[in-house]
Amino acid sequence: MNIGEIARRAGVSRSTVSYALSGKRNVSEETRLRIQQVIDESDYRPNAAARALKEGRTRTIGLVIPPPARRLTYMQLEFVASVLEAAAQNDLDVLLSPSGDKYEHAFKRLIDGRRVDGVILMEIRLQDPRVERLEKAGMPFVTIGHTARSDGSWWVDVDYQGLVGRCVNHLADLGHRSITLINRSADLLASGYGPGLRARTGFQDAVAERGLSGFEYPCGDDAPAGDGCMARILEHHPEVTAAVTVNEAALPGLQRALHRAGLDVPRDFSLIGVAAQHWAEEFHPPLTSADVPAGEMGAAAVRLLTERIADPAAVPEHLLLSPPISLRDSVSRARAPERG
Amino acid sequence: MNIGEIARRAGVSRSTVSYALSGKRNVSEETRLRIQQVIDESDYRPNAAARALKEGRTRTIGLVIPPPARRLTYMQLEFVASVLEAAAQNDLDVLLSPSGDKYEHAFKRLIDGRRVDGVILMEIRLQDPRVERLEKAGMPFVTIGHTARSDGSWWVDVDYQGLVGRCVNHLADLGHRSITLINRSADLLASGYGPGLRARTGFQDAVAERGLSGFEYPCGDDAPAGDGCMARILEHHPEVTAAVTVNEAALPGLQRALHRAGLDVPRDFSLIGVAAQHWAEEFHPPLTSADVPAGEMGAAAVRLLTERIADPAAVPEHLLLSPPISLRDSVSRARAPERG
DNA sequence: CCGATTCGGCGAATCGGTTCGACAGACAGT
DNA sequence: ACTGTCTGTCGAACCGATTCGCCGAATCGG
Repeated sequence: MNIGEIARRAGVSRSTVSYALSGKRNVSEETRLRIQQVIDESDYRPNAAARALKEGRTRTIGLVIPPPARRLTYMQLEFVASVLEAAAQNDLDVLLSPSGDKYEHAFKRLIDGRRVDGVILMEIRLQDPRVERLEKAGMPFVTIGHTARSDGSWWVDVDYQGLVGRCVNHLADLGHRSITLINRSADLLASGYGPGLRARTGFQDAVAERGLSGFEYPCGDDAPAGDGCMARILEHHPEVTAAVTVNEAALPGLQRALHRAGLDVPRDFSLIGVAAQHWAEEFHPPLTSADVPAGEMGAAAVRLLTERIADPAAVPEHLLLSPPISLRDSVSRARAPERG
Repeated sequence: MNIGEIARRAGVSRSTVSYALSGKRNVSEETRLRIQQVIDESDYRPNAAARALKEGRTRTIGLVIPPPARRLTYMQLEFVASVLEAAAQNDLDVLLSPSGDKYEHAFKRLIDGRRVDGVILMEIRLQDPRVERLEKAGMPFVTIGHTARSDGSWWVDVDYQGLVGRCVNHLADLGHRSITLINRSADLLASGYGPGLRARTGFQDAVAERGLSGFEYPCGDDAPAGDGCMARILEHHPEVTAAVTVNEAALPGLQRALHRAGLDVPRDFSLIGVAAQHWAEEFHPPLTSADVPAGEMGAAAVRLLTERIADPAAVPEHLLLSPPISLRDSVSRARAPERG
């Protein structure tokens, strides 16, 4: 069932059918209706490949996700969902492509085969070879997170540096003098993962400014890692009364270790962080946190990408989101430590 | 940069370039090398749309996921990851398409536009209109879970009925006399969600056979729902000493409610379930469960789908997985209830 | 009443690959 | 020497859309 068959049945030429559907030229009301009727009867849909070939675009975007071997965080999952949603609203399809060495081939196909009109790149590094590849290939893209040289490129990011700073200030205001930052994994930081590094900077700056003592701990993205990490913190630095975390996946583990040590949140230990709203609310007790608007970010990324696709020469845009801290129940005024 | 340009630079015809690349006809070693050299210099990749148009296939599969508004469970996430992995290994791309009323349009594009060679359908119902649509469109597909009439179709599923039955038997062997099944949400069950309904059947059959008293509770897919559900169970049926759950996302909430009621797992209350291995292991205490091999399922689904695409007339295959119950620490011998 | 304009529609070219049939030249068999 | 086979290559058709240029008929203004 192709456009020629429709044309034959409606007694018109193929071009007329095409114009009737696209509306790019006038077609008489009468023939338009006849064509529409034939199409309805034969549930015809234009072949996507043929259209893509002629138009030079696929109406598909690529979404490059972190290596699937490492489980996605809820934040990332929410982001993926919102990209799907926004794409659907714009009549775009989404080609999912995992990143990582194993999937090098898939990435190449994505770019060189022109299977997509543009790409959204998740979890990028300060230096990211994929960014250079995309630039070289002339493929429009938007990154989640930004590289070291952030001007002149298109991205959406969360202001980890500022947020972590605000968290530190909030704790300082409540009298905490000795706090810790629970960051993402050491591997990720070593590979130049921006959010982690900017969280570090924000933490160090704010700690210095407020005259606190602060310790940073890297932590893997799951509960056991969180458990072990918090256990180490309590052992090495019993004077610590609060933690700032940018590692939502570790939260259940942190909680477990605190519980085992007989510490209650927030009575004996305050916890504050940057996390997906859902995650913060499901935490027990509900986590005081800057709720990362992952949904909003997905929509913004798609919007930016479509803009860039429509006009590749447009001036680069970016978005640095800085959500407010939602006060919930995991933070309290510092008390003199009764342990140590 | 297209095949014509490569041909021009190599001083041969376009067809020769094509044959040199595909190997479908002999090309002399000499010209093959010359062509390869030109290609290397100009980093040429065949245009995917043109190839798809001529070949009549896209080398892309569609993965229809549950509505993204509802968060995916870790089991589903693991499944998606394994589909991506298996697809990449077969040099296939994956087009992600959300299901649900809002995304009707995306589903239509997927099928009618022939954007994909086949589809993997997640979370299907006993009666599923999407299955009929795919059949009518002549689009090869494999479902995760099976419809009411399961013969003659292609699917991969977990034997919820048998697994839940085995869980019940395990509890009965340990002396539990009064147990509950914590199922998926009432909505999902009402819409004819197979795994939930088969879990119910397995539960009822085994409970009857062993002469236990059993109660089934539906439960939403998140921690708060689990909390509320377990609270209700403890209130309505204080005699219950164990729960079988097929709702992994509710687990943290179940635990929380038990803890609040002063009940320790497994000392005072046994918990057994069907869950992703990762989820069972991270649970505290580690959950005795039938570990759903989501990764294996993804690979199997892709394998079945490629078979079906290659030979649409092949006899339908399906796979009913029945993983063993891994004994961990969340189940104990029943003791006389001290509460109630 | 005639030339200009508008309208609706048609035919053909095009996108970038794949593939079929043809064909020249080398070589073997009789 | 003549026929037959094999090898390497080429030209052209084709997949199914979009789009440009063109043309006949109807309409309009002077």
